[in-house]
Amino acid sequence: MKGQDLKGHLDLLLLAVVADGPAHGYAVIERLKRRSDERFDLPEGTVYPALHRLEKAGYLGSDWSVVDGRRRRTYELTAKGQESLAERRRGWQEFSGAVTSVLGGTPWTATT
Amino acid sequence: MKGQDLKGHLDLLLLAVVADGPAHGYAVIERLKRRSDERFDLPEGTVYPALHRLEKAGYLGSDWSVVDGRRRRTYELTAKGQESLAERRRGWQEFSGAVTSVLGGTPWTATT
DNA sequence: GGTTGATACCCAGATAGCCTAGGTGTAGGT
DNA sequence: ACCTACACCTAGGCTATCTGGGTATCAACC
Repeated sequence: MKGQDLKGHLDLLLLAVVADGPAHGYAVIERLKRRSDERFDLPEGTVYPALHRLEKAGYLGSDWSVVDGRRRRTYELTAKGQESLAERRRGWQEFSGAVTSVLGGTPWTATT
Repeated sequence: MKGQDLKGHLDLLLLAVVADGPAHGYAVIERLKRRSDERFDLPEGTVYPALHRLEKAGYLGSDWSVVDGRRRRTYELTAKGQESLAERRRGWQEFSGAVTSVLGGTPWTATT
């Protein structure tokens, strides 16, 4: 199906995937695909620049290596990245909660 | 909270709000704010063009009226709009479900 | 009676985020 | 030789949202 607009939540997803254990770009794409049940099949042109941006921002660190003659850049979460991930998770909860509220019509039935 | 990461979900929210009963643009903004517990406070420059777009696409119909000397354009959902809303709701479920499963590792609380 | 704030509408242009479309190179199979 | 999978990269384009401006009515205040 889509694989289209990540609607501003791309960084969250990437950080979450790398948080699961160090990974290189290509593997990040694969993991994302698998863990989303094929729903997020992101093009390389989306993922690579995003990883670079996240590294530059200090959320990820990277190391080059060579496996089977192919060079790899393996990323891992920095401390700052973990903080950011935690915050983005909260942000997502709040956002999706708000959307659900709007969709649900009358959300706050309990209190008030 | 900003509406920045609304990307792609704006139409869904607007249709959902209008589905709750006919409303004019300004009221749509107010409803959205209220129903999201102040989290979605969208600028007019976002909402008005979006409503126009949705009307042009046949999802909304509108009528002009004058209340207290102020002109209003009141929108309501068309049949096509209701269909679209239903589909967008499914789209949101799928999207948010996919994000959740990436974040949690654990997928759908599925009754699938 | 002029200003301010809330209501109510509108649009042009800037900004931002992701994708398209190209490119490089290795390894393994047919 | 050729194709597919692996693995990396970037410039520019596209589209959705926001910024920042504008118009106008009404109520309240000074």
